[in-house]
Amino acid sequence: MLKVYNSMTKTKEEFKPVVPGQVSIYVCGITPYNDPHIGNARPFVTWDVIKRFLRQQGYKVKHVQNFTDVDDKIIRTANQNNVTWKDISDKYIAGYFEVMDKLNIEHADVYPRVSETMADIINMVKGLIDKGFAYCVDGDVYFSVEKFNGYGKLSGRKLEDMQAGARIEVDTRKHHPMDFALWKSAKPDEPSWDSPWGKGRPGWHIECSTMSLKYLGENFDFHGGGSDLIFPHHENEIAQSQAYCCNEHSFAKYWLHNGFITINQEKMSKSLNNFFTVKDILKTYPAETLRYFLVATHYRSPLDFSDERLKEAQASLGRLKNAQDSLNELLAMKSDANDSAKDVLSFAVAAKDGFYEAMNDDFNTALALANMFDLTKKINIYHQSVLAGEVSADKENIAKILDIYNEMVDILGILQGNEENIQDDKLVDDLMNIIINLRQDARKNKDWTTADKIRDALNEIGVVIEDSPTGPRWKK
RNA sequence: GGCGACAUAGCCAAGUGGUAAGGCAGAGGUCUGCAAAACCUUUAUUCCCCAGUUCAAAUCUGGGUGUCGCCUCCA
Repeated sequence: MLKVYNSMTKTKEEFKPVVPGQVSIYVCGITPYNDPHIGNARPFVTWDVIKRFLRQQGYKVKHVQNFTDVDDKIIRTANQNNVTWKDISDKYIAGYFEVMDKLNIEHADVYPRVSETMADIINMVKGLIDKGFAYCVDGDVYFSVEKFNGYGKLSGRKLEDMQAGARIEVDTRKHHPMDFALWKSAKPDEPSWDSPWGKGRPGWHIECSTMSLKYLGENFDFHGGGSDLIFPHHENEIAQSQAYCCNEHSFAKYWLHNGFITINQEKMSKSLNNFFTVKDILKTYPAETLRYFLVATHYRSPLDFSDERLKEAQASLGRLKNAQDSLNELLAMKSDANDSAKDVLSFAVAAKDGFYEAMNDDFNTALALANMFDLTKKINIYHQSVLAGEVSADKENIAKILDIYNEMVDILGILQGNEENIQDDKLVDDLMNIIINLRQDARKNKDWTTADKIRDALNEIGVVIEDSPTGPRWKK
C-alpha cells in the first residue's frame, strides 16, 4: 500500500488514485530565462523516480509539466540582450532538456507553454470574472481572495495574519492587498495578446490552473513542486481552480513538495546568488553522481550541497556499480550448472521487498538504497568466493539476481549503462587490451617499475586498473 | 510580527511506542609484488536540553535552546 505525505493535510495518507489504475501528475515546471541550477533539478529527479516507481507498480502514468514562457524575467532578459522573449524561452527550454536528459529524466507526456495556451487562459479568466471571483481594473484582472473562502488552506495562513505590503508596496486599486493578478495589461516593450480587457498577458499562477484543468481535468492525483511554491503559487492555483470549477474538492488530490537544496545550510537560490548550475556540476562529475546525490536523501528533507558530498555520492554509487559489474562478470564466466547462488537469490528477493516497502512509504529512497547496499554486500561475498575458486558461478540464479538488481536500479534511474563515460567503443577496448597485455608481460617478468608506470599513467587519465585473481580488469 | 519545518556517530542519513538501518571517512586485519576492489573486526549504553505520560520514548505531550524556510521573484 502506497502512502504519501500530503502537504494539504500535513499527514501521510493512503494513495487512492482518482481513476483506478491511473495516476495523473502535474509538476510545476520552469520559467526558462537561465540555466537550471541543481535546486531546480531536484523536483524533476524526484518526480522521475516517483513516475518510474508508479509505472513499475502497474499504474498508467500521465505527467504534465509546464513551461512558463511568458514572464517578467524572460522579458527583462530578452530586452537586455536585444532579442525576443521567444528567443530566450526557446533557448532555455532547449537548455532544460539538455541537462535533464543527461540526468536521465524521462520526458513528461505534455509540456504546455503559456504562449500556446493563451486562449484557454483567457477563457478561464473570463469565467472567473463571470462567476464573481475576479474583477477588472484598467485592463488588469485580479482575483479577489476574500471571495474564496478557503484561501490559505494549503499554506496554513489566514488573510488577516499576512502582512501584505510589508516588503513591497500594495497596489491601491486592489480590493484586498492579497488579491493577485490573473491578467496584466500590456506595458511598452512587452509581448502582449488580445483579450476582452485589452492587450496584455497572463499573471503568474493562472497558467498552471489552466493547463492542469485542460490536460488532466478537474480532478487529478498529484501536484508537485518545490516547497517555496506553496505560497503564493499553489495557494493561488487552488483558489482559482476551485473557484472556477465551483467545487472545493476539485483540483489536485495530493500535494507533494520537495525540500530545498542548501549551500552552507542556506537555501540555494538565484536571488542569493549561491547556486551551481547543473551544467557546471556536470563538467566535474558524471550526471549519474548528481542524480545519486539527489536520490540518496528523502525528497522532503533539506539537502546540503558541497563538493565533499558529491565525492561521497560518487564513492557510494561506485560501490553499487561495482556489484553490478561483478554480476555481469560472473555471468560471462565459464561454468557448469549448480545452485551456489541460491541463498544470494533469496536474499535479493527479500532486499527487493524491502526496497518496495520503502518506496511505498512516501518514496523513501534513502531506505530503499539501504536495502540495495545490504544486497550489494551479499553479492560481493559471493563474487569473492567464486574468484577464490570455492564455488563455481551459478549463472541461472546470478541472472535472476542481476534482474532484481537492475529492476531496483531502474526505478532510481542510476547505473543504466548510458553514461557517456561507459566505454563501449571497440577501438578503446582493443587499445586497452594491448596496454593491459603489455603490462601483464611486465608483471610476469617482475618488472614492477614498468607495470606500475602503466597503471599510474592510466590512473592519471581516469582509468583504473584492478588486478584480480582471474586477471586484470579496467574501468573508467 | 504571523505561519511552518528540522535537531540521530567525525560527516551524511533512515528510523513515529518495543530497545539505534545504510553510506562516506578513520583504525586494525585478510588478499595482493605493491596497489585497487572486496571481505572480516572496530567507531552512538544512546538520538539538542528539561520535565511529563507509559511496563516501555529517538519516537507521544508540555516547556526551553538552536538552525532553517515561507509570508516578495524563487524548485
